[in-house]
Amino acid sequence: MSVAPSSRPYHHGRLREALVDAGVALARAEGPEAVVLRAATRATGVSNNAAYRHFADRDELLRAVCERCMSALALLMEKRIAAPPVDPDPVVDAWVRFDALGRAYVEFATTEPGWFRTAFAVPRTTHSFAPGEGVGASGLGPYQLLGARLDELVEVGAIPAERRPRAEYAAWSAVHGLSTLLNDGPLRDIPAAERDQALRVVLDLVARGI
Amino acid sequence: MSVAPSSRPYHHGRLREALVDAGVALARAEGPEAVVLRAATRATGVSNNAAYRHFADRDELLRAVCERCMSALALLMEKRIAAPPVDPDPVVDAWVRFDALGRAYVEFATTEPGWFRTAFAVPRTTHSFAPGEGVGASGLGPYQLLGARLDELVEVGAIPAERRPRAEYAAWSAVHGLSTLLNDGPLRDIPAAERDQALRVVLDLVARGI
DNA sequence: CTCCTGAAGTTGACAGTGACAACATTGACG
DNA sequence: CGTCAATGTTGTCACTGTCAACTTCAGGAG
Repeated sequence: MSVAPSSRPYHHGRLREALVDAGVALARAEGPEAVVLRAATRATGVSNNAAYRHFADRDELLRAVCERCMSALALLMEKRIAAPPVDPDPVVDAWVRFDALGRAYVEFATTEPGWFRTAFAVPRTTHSFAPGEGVGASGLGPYQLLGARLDELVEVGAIPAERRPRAEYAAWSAVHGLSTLLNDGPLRDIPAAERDQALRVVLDLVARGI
Repeated sequence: MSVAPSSRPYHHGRLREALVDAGVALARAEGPEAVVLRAATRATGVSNNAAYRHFADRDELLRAVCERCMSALALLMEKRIAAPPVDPDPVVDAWVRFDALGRAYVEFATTEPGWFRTAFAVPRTTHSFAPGEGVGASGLGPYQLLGARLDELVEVGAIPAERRPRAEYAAWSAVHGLSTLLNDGPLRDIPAAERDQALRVVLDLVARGI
């Protein structure tokens, strides 16, 4: 009769979502290796194997967690390019937003290292995110958000059109490389001031070379 | 009496080296996660726990394997800059070697993905390689090899001296980012021709922006 | 030569993990 | 009211890292 029985109901109701939530929390604290079935079920107050009703195996749970992390990255990028001070000159404005996008990427990597590593730890069995997965509020993923900025740079005449094709590869590589070197790699222990310098140098490279 | 007893001698003789060799083989085939104590001891024909006489724990073995992988990267980079056709113009020559270094880095990542991932999978407990570790024949690591190329670019006047400080961060990030995106990341399934285009675009970015 | 000591390797055990099979519960639908 | 399929549980197995206790063996003290 009571709406909420004293003990947990046998059927959880939204176990799948709850497990992904738990996985996201694990990933945030410890990275993708910590996304472990038993830890997720334990955190959800459910038995070891309950997860197998919703995920074929650990990789399938991890994949869902990775997608959430990629979305978190896209969301921060969207947020940071929505805000920046608008300049009367459209060329300056396009550069400011482009710069802000790169900063957002590295900001995410350094402030949420566990999520960042997880976003790119998609199990090898699954190739990449399907369309509509790992996206932000606009429905675009990090790669598409970058493409939109590059398109704008061409539109306002900030860069010549013939340099547009595949420019994503170049900009993305530079910013992604810095992020991983700072996160997992040999740069993980440099002081904060040096990090800022590294970010500046990398963004300068991209702006000058794109 | 006989020099070589029929069954394996109780004392292996060079077990530590043999275990690292086994770990390197595992890393090559499957990446750092596959560097597993029991697999290494099994491959060496020795019991589970024999490794604990030479390594405090799995991380210590993995660290030794990572160092070997980093050395392999350094060795390929050395090899590729030793060979390139020498141009009479020292400026052209410096650019050719610089370009060859970047290509070698990405070549290593794509031809030996397991080793590449392992080289940067140094356990979090150890911060980075001590001096003299992870180096090539010249005694320099990948980072130092890059620095030497940048120094040369300045010396021959190919780039102004005021752009030299921290230029490693920029060049390294671009090439490392491409390597990881091609290896683990969303670019891992693009066709070979597209890979080449991506490499060209990234190297152009670095050459123009450095 | 004998004996002993410590380094190197082995055996046995335990906890944590992913995964499978068989069983229990429950809500929805006839 | 009865059935059944979805959902959750229990039991079990293989594999891993790690610890403790045991065994083998090489080399030096006497």
